[in-house]
Amino acid sequence: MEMARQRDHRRLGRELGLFSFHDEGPGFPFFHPKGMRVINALLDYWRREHVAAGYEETRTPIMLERTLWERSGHWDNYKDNMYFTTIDEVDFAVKPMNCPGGTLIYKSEQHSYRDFPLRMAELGQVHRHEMSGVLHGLFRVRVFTQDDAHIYCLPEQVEDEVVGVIELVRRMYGTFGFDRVHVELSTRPEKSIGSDAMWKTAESALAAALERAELPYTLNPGDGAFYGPKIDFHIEDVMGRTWQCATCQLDFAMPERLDLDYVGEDNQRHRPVMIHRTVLGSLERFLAILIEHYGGALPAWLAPVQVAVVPVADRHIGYAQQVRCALESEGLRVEVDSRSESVSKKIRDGEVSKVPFMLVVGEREVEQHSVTLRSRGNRDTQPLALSEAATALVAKCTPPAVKPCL
RNA sequence: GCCGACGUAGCUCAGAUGGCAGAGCGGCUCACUCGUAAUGAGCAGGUCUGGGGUUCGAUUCCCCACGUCGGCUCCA
Repeated sequence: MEMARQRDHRRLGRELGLFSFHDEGPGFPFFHPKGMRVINALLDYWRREHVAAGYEETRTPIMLERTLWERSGHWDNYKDNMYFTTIDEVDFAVKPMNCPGGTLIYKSEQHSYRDFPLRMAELGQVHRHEMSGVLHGLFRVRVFTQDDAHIYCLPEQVEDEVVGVIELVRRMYGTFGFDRVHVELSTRPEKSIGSDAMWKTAESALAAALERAELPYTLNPGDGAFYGPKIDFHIEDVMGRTWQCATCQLDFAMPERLDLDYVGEDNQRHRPVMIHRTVLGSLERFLAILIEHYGGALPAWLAPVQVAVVPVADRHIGYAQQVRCALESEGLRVEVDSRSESVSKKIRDGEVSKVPFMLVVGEREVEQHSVTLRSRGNRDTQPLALSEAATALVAKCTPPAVKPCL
């Protein structure tokens, strides 16, 4: 219980200077410089993994005309969770989902079956007016960034694509060592669009993909999105509560409603199938899970400060700055603790703020152009030439490898 | 949104039958110039969440709002 409190991402987020919340914006998180460093490191990895998996990245507007949301079905099915405004006497809605905007990109040119599968990712910021009682740190907010993608494909490509999404999710979750992930298949809810036949086909396609991926799952009847059934991945927080992260939703309805088409082999127009999917789910929620999973001690490649340089006395600050420059030019995130505090105090603060590596530099190091390395949570120290240290630290801070291109 | 609890300094928390607001950490200043988990001293910092009410007097009691926490429900 006490341990859970220590690992609570809300506490760690404040203590580590990652993000904050304010009364002026309930459910709207503010990300501080250190928080953005973590997010950007995560996104660098995310982008490399998605390029390797054959995705292109897009971006669509935060706000679009209400008429689009009426056509997509969001007006009828999701209005209560949406924010609206009027500009020049035209009604707009702030997007709660990225799909309708994404389809406008799709529709901006003609598509052939040869284009498929077309995988269009978007790190889309969505706003949802969640009920006040459900807000919960970064786990449940009113604005969040989905690592979204829409895959347009032929009906016969659906299963392969869903298996591909499942594999990408497993691969990326494996990177973080998540072992307590459970999977659900959610079927048609009461409030929904599309025909019974569509839903049956879609539900069995998802089940088939799960079977093929040999992924155990539980059935969650009536919990699908209003436009299609979905596979969800849930991860536990420190309190044992589970949070939905990855999702893979099959959608035959929106292509119909928004009139998407492609030209087939037969030279006729057809409806594409649309798969909506996320891997991390929401960056905010995923970051919260990472913080709790690692108890704030993020792996070096994600740490906001990877290396803290600790000068023994003020006269060593100049050399400490040289060390910082040398390491920064290798792409490392480095800070010099130039406060007039004792070495012990600076080491302690480095440990408390969970910096993976500390380099103490004093008389000896200045003379020898070296550093003394201390790793997080480890009392042992290791003297190294500066150039050796740079090589070693770069190796220890290397982001995960992505799926090799074959 | 519903049920319950809570809201005192940047953070963690004391406090008083209703009578001048407290500590530690953090911040600032000064001294120290230090070799691997807290150097010392001094100073500043508060509309006691906001708005009404009761009262000679409200941070304290009552009402309302907002926010937070726990749960329900809902989701990424």
